[in-house]
Amino acid sequence: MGPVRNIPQHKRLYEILRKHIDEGIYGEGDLLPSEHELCQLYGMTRPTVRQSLATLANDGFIIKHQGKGSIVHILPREIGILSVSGTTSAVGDRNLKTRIIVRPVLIPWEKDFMFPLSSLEKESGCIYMERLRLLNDVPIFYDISYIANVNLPRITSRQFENRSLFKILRDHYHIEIKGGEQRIKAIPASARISGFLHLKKGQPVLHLERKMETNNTGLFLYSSIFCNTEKYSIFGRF
Amino acid sequence: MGPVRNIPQHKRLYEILRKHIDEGIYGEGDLLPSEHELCQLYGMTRPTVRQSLATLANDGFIIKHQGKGSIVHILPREIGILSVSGTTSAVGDRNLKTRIIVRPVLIPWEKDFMFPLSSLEKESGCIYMERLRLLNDVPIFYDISYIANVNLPRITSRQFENRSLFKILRDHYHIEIKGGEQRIKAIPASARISGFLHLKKGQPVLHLERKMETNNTGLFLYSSIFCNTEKYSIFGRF
DNA sequence: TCAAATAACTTGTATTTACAAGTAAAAATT
DNA sequence: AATTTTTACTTGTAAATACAAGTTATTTGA
Repeated sequence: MGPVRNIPQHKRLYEILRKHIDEGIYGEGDLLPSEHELCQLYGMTRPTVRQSLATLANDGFIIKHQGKGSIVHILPREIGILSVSGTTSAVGDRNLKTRIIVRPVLIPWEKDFMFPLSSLEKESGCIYMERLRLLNDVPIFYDISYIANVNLPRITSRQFENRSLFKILRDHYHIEIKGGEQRIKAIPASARISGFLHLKKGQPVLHLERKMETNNTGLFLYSSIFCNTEKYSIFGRF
Repeated sequence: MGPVRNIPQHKRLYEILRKHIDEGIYGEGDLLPSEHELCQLYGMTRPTVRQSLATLANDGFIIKHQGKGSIVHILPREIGILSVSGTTSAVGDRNLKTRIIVRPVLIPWEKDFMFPLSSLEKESGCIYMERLRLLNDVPIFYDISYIANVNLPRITSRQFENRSLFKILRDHYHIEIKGGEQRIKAIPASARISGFLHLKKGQPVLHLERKMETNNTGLFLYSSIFCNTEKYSIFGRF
């Protein structure tokens, strides 16, 4: 796929182990090889191995026990958009389709935006888009995205259908999500939202307001997500 | 307060810096002292300092920038029960009162519990309690807690009014929450829930189902939380 | 046989050292 | 004066080492 960039060793091992867990090579409750064994297996030193394991533990893939080892913890297969960092989203990309409602357009920022904006962001204007995301052809997320228009040439003319916005940003602009914050509310569905999510008006909808930090200083992604949680739950770790 | 246990250096520095940020000694956007300076200030080595900073970054108190430094990031003062680890909860304890609805009782587990249970947990039975938590005298959380009855002598006879369950577990049983997972849904308020949260029946309520891991192997805390998000949002980092 | 002590593992904490890579300010050059 | 280069400072990555502390299986002792 992408270019084989020189990624750090600890990140490499993280990806390997995460993949192994995803593929079921290590199952729920299994013990990962000990840190010492991993050192020998992959030719790294313990601090490096430990850094990989720390990240895995942080992401909830393993639970570390002093004196015992690192126990694999398979996360329930629920909708996991709460974890966007790393290479893959927690929800399988296979069954998740994207339908564009409003193609990316450059507009001024809303007057009372949900997050405070820097002056640079305000001047740059806002790339706005609306997407509907369907899980097994059932609409689950109604997603409004906002990005400051800084160093993103030709982004409004790119193909977004069935492709992750994050993937496009990473592949074409080397932008990676490093983390973020969010507010969560339960609100009644408006007429517009209920239409998109196939709900009755007034039915409970989960509303997320998210601000995502990137490796590009000063560049943030914002999104307002309305989520139909009738059949699926949002899953998260803390 | 509690006994001065020998806490690790990196944890000590974490608490110090977090306190300084909380107290406003470092404000939004400020640069923390460099890692080298922190080493000298607190007589630690860089890996130790870095461990503290990594935890702070993970908890969202700082954002690290290679070549620049660690920038303080003040989190919005919203309801932050999503972060329970560490010593203090993200929501100020001052304004949050607790009212017991059902005093702790030992009962068998529900047949279809929201999380799978180990055989040990099933045998031990379940300490059950219901609490209402009020922010500025407005009911915000309706909280049902479940704990497996393992090595928790006399817990059903303890005072829980206006005291954190976590604090009691830590002070009397040396149990600390290390992390956990949760499912989030938006549901219509039932008659019972709407009564407690001062809402109309059918109004949207945030429902959290949480499983919390402790430093005590095999001991988990479970809670089902119904949250009135009309005025406040749940805040979280990812 | 059973229980306690031991040994052999595991992860946790911490130091020391070294260099790479990114940032920003100072200095040199044009 | 404006631009480029250098320098100094920042965090990122990585190795080698040591001991502490928790867990588990084995060995030892009664």
